[in-house]
Amino acid sequence: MVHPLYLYNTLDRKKEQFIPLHEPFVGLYVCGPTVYGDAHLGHARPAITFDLLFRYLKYSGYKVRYVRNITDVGHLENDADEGEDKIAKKARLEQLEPMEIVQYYLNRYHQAMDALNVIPPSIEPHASGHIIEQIAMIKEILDNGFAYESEGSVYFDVTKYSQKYNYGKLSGRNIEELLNTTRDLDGQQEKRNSVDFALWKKASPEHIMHWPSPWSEGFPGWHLECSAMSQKYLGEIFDIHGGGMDLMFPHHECEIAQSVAAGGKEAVRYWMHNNMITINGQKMGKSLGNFITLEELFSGKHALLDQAYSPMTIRFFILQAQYRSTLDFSNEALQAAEKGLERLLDAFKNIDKLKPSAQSSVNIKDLRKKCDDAMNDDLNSPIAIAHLFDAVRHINSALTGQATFSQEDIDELRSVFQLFLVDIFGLKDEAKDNNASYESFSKAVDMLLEMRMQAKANKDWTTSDKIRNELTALGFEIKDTKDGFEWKLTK
RNA sequence: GGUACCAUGGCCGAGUGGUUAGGCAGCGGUCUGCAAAACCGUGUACAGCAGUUCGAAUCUGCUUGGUACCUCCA
Repeated sequence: MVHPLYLYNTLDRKKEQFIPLHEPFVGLYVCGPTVYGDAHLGHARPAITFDLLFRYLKYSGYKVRYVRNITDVGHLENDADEGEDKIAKKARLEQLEPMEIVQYYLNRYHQAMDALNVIPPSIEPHASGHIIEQIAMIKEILDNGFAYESEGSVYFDVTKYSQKYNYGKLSGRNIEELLNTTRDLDGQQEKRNSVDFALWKKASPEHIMHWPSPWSEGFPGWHLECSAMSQKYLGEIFDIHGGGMDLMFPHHECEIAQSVAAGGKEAVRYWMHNNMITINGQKMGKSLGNFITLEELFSGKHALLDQAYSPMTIRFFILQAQYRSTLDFSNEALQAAEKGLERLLDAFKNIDKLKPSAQSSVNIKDLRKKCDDAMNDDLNSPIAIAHLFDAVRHINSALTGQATFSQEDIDELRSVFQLFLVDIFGLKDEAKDNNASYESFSKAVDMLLEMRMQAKANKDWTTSDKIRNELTALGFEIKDTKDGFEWKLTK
């Protein structure tokens, strides 16, 4: 391990040194999407935040098992007990099998994640594939007396649980307040108390997704899948559980209660929550109707967008804020991210053009450590990025001959940029990576620009400008340098 | 109403009891056939009020404003 890593643990609301249960192994569980619609900008935040954590833990030498679930059953609309299953509703509207909906949106989710360069998790379990495990867990909770059956459904007895344990410890709520403030919903006669939540729901006749169980033909409650699947793949106690802040209550609170009620142990050692992306200061969310899907961002087709933003711009935009801060969406902010990222990637590329000197005029020896320190402080990516920008200035100075680097320092710069920019932040040059024939056509472009150099040498500005203007019109950006040229594809 | 949290320069966003965050935009300059890029220079920001302190934007209290959760939401 490089330096001690500190992570903010929502359980006690402070940064704690991260010490895995079974070094060098780390178990990481993150709440994944309910696949009933296209992923929006809000989904990118946890995906990228925990991708950053996944990458950083691996770089730090840990062997990480990263589990991110797919919710394909049990997630209800409206209130937690009488609403329609989200997947089933979409299936009914589209006249498709529920699993067709799941597959369709899951494929699209994967495409978006690939575009964002989010590394796939180690295991991506589906809730519907773990009904047996969920039923087993319900039995344990029933046996321990923390749940009751009512008309074919099984509910978690929050009041009973809170006599022995602290329900609300994660979100800072207390049971009396919950009892007084929880709204009365229709159709709750089955429950002893409004705060109780469903572990198993008997399926109504029109409900199309259901499985047999000791209590009824039905389906599992939403909170249960994460408890059951994290236990199955990461063990009764594991290191880190992540997700969006909006899931803290009730979802994560219920997870804690379920694990304790079933096995007597709290499953999670470090709870991490990413903050929301806001739009005009308000949370971006499905129910608010103010969300922008990732595909719309990539294509620019949305009323709020001035232009298209590349997946890497989105990724960089998210990394430029610390994960626990809200991040406000605006065209101005995204355009700034786009320019900033370009500057960073250009400099990385230009390290190869640096000519070594006997010694360096600037000290970059501590760059690696500064970036490490920033990351070890609860994944402070914006600070690490700021340090990289400092190095960019030095690299550019060296390119114009105003600074010098030794061969050793050039190698160190290349190595640090490769490590942080590419391996840890997951930022890459898209034009180059997305085009298999890049090498061939780049040579053709080089050839044209060599001809332009020739024309320039002959002071044939007509030819020289013609080549530049036509390449520009085709989407190339041409830059003249001290003793040659640079180009890149901008679209 | 309860709980958690936030308020930083034109925009986005770090951080800290006394020293430049960083990016984008702007302004001035250098370079260039022109342009672009790059480089150099440039901004006395930390909601308000009171307190603690030698010193606070950073700690404490109050006020104001905002957000999230309490019903599905990343």
